[in-house]
Amino acid sequence: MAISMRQLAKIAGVSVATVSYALRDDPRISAATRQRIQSLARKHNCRVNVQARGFFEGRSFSIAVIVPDIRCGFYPPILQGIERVAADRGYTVCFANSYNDPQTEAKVIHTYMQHRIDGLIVAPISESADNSHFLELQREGVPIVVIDRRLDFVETDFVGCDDYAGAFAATEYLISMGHRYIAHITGSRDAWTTIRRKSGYSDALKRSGIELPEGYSVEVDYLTNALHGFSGAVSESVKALFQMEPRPTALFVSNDLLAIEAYGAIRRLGYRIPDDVSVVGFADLDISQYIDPPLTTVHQPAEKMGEVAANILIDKIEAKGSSDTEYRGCISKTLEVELKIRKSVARVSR
Amino acid sequence: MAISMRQLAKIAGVSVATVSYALRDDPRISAATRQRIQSLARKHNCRVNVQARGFFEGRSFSIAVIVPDIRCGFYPPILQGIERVAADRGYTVCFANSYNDPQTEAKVIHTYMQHRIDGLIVAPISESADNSHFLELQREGVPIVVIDRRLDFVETDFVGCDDYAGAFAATEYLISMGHRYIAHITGSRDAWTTIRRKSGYSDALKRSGIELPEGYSVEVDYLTNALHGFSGAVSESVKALFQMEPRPTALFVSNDLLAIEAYGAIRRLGYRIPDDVSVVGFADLDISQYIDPPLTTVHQPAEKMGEVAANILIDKIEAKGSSDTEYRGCISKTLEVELKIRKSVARVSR
DNA sequence: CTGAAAGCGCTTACAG
DNA sequence: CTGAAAGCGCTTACAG
Repeated sequence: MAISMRQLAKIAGVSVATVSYALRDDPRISAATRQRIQSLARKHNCRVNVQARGFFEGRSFSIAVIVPDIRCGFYPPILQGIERVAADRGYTVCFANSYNDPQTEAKVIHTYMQHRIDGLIVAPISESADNSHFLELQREGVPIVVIDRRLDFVETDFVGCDDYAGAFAATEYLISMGHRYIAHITGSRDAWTTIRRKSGYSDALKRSGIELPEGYSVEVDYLTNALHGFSGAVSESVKALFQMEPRPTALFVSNDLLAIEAYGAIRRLGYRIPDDVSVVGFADLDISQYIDPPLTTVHQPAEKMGEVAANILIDKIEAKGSSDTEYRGCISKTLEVELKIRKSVARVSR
Repeated sequence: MAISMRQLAKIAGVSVATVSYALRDDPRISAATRQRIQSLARKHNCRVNVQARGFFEGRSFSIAVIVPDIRCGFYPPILQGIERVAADRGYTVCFANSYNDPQTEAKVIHTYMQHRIDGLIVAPISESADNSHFLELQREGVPIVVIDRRLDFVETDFVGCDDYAGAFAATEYLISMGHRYIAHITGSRDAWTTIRRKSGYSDALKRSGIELPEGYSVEVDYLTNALHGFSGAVSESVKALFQMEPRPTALFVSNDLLAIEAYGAIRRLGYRIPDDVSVVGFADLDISQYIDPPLTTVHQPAEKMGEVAANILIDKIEAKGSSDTEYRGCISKTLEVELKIRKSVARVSR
């Protein structure tokens, strides 16, 4: 059904070169033949073989995206955003999970190198020791945009959220609701965001002159998607927290998945949310508004993150050919977040 | 860094052909040279250019997956399952949303045809009038596996769930809890599953000798991801249902997203779940166990569906070359479902 | 304004 | 057991 350029050339009685030029609107072909060929192409359903063209140009017109675990609610909207702009701009999207495993991540990247992907968007696994696969990719001239958390030892473009401001706002809100004993639970595994959220939290406390005992801020060994195999680590941390003097009246948890785990832990201890303990999360996953009580949390514009990342990436890909001077140098975008007030925080007056 | 076969040939002092054969373990190359070349390949980081190989063979070593909306909780685990087996079996995964729009679906498929994808897994948009793009793809010899709901007018392999049995079990459970007035809400937009679930529901009622007034089964014009823009249609249906005589004591809703909408509608009417109305869903999205009250629903093994679909697809792709007689004829797998009993159903005794 | 020719990096009959 | 050669479907200088 679909025919090749060679066949079309025969039909039109011209050379393949002429067809090629005509189809790409090259001005050196006369308007007359150009139109004739284009209409013949439509008629005979001649679609250029992207594979062949890509092979010639050493690229694939595809971008790749790697995330730790697509089942984790934070990533689908990101992928959505990426896919939409990629499709609009004529790129296909390859997708893979890294399963939070450095070896899988490296293997996937090597596969993509063999496939000559044009660029990569990655939500990297947390705290990986060896990032050499990214360097290899860069050495091949493939642009990389990193999402959510930065990579150690590798300079790339970056799209993230204002973790500091979000954490600051969340903590201030808790303070404004009368809380002073605000504990903080973080995942150790995403160092980059963890650090920023933690300092937003500390600074907000400091600004209100609140000093908290050592141990009010705990780090949990949180590995992957909490929804698929709760670790139990949160449970222990929450228990330890509630044995402190004074007891926390609020928890600022550094991501929604952890917050959901905390809900369970808090209840197992016999406390009610928000009557006995208030909880604020970070992310605003779809699910967060449906849990009981609906979680007050910092909204991250995930879909937007994907769109921005894809646009930056494709700009880079397409600037590569031209002598655009801006091509060098890394772009870094920090998107704004917003506190979504729901039902997991109560006013307190002790 | 990474070198081509040609360069490796020069280094090894053999022809490219020999390198090619050696790298693919062709027995016509002596064990000695084969090993020598393979170790040189490792040393010099010679990776075959999949793009070039694919171009020669007219394929891409990639499979594509198209779903209506990856943000909808049912699809991420499916994608996960597909991606895992694809990676294991040496395929890359291309991903796109159809946004439940026939034109987008067609456009994406045309793009994939140009990219010479080796096969397609698709969760088709509901009730599309024109499926010619699938036929075109098949005419090019590209195998298709359809997931969840079947395609009209196109014969393909299929992986789905036992919708009938699931709906039957859900309804029977409600009956066993003392309910007789069990209404049914379905989405009109996924005709295939809707019909099967509806007949499971009807048959279960019939078997218990329950006859319900006309209008106890309503169809809602449910378009896309309910999580992203509730339509309000459910709200009206629920309202209408609750004005009926006798009033329903239970709702069997044909998917979880609709069930979540129903939760809201029920509450806006001043009823409590499950005290006043019991609700059962279908899908068992991640989110369903976290809503309030946790939803009793029919669990679909989404990740498994993805794995099964990917294996069927890749089997077909790889059988194409061989003279496997089984290559013709469509495979159809129906996976078992399981009722997950949670907290959204109460016993009733009227 | 159009065409002939080389070449992108592989694979595969075909010789030797 | 190994190599020379053609070819997959395009694009791109280079002639004319």
